[in-house]
Amino acid sequence: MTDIRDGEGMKVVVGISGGVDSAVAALLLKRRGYEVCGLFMKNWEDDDDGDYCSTRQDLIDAAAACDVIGIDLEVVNFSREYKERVFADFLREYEAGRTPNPDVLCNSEIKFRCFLDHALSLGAERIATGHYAQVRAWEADGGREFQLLKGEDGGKDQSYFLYRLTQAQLAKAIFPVGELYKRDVRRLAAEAGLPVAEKKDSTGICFIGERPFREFLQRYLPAKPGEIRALDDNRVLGEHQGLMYHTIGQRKGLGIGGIRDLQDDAGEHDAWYVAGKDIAANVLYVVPGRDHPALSKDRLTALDLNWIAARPPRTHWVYNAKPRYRAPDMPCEIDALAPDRAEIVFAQPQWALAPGQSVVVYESRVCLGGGVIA
RNA sequence: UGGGGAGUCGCCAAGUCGGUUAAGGCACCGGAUUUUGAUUCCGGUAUUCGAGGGUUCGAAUCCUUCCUCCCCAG
Repeated sequence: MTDIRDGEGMKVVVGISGGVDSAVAALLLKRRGYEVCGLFMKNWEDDDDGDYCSTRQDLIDAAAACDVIGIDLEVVNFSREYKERVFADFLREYEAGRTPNPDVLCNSEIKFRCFLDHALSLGAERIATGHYAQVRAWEADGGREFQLLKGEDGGKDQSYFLYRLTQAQLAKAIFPVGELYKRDVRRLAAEAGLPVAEKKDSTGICFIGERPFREFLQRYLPAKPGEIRALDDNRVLGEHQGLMYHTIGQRKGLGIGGIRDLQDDAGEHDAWYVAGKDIAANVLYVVPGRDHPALSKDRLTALDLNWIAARPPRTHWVYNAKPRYRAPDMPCEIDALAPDRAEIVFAQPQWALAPGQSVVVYESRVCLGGGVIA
């Protein structure tokens, strides 16, 4: 596998994050004979001095990895573009009471637009990232068509985050670790002597990193207290600090303690979960118990669609879909489809569908695209 | 002010014919999982039982005084 030298002479720019996956991606491309250049993106500088800024360490790790691989590393800063095209939408969505997935936009707007354009301007023919996903080209009726496939390692598959990519974007993309399992990626890194071989996987919003989320959001969207009410009988159970700090299905942070008449015979008490929001009245509706019927729905409306093949999928055809990242694929069909609106019906009720999250449709290993839950 | 009842962790709440480290749930905190946000999982959380005094080898559990709250009567 590593003997194949299919990249001879082709120039590729690899997005290097400072983690294992992108480092191994670069390593593999180098071995395949590509002319590889690493590129580190710094896209967030709101709190360079804060406790949660790991960018500095990531850059050090990226440089160390590139040094071992034997490639150059360039640093670019797309902070302005990130704020305008990703973060602004993120805040708008939260303000509207939804729960956005900024990393989905980050891919379509930053990594596969700003970064891609920049790489092309440097004379590259392709870009590569450390995503666990695969691209496959095949000859369709009208010419070449690109498919986005799940990563081989089902447990790490990240095609979900890439569903908004287009044919043009996929045509330029290489995902070298997409055909590998995570453990093999780490093994390859260790064998190559990459210092990041055992580095912990990164979490949190891409480029911003992990941090106390409510506290972070509060810096941009100030508190706006209101009532917490029980969906079942409308009684007031507490106070919330802002609807945007809660998402459908969320348990933590409600601060609702024991309530006299809501215990079972054993004196035990269900936890409360967010079941709805009344934006106009600024009321947060909650429900006792994870199994409460109000938390499960078998259909949803998806807006802001993107179909990777540049043609819509079929209606009334059995597909699978993920209504959130890391959810197992659930059988479903598209009940009705318009250019910017799809009605998706699942075979089984889905737990806590959250408006703003993306629903991504698959046919076997092929990611067809998806949209944003209304 | 009379009569009755009750005060155990932030919230519910076991335990009250006295006896090793005061159940459990919710909340909260910490960790694991996770390139969103959630969810989930694991772990932690009252040397103390409204306050003081007393009985006892030993009390949250018995006696007593005080404080607070609730209900009924006024």
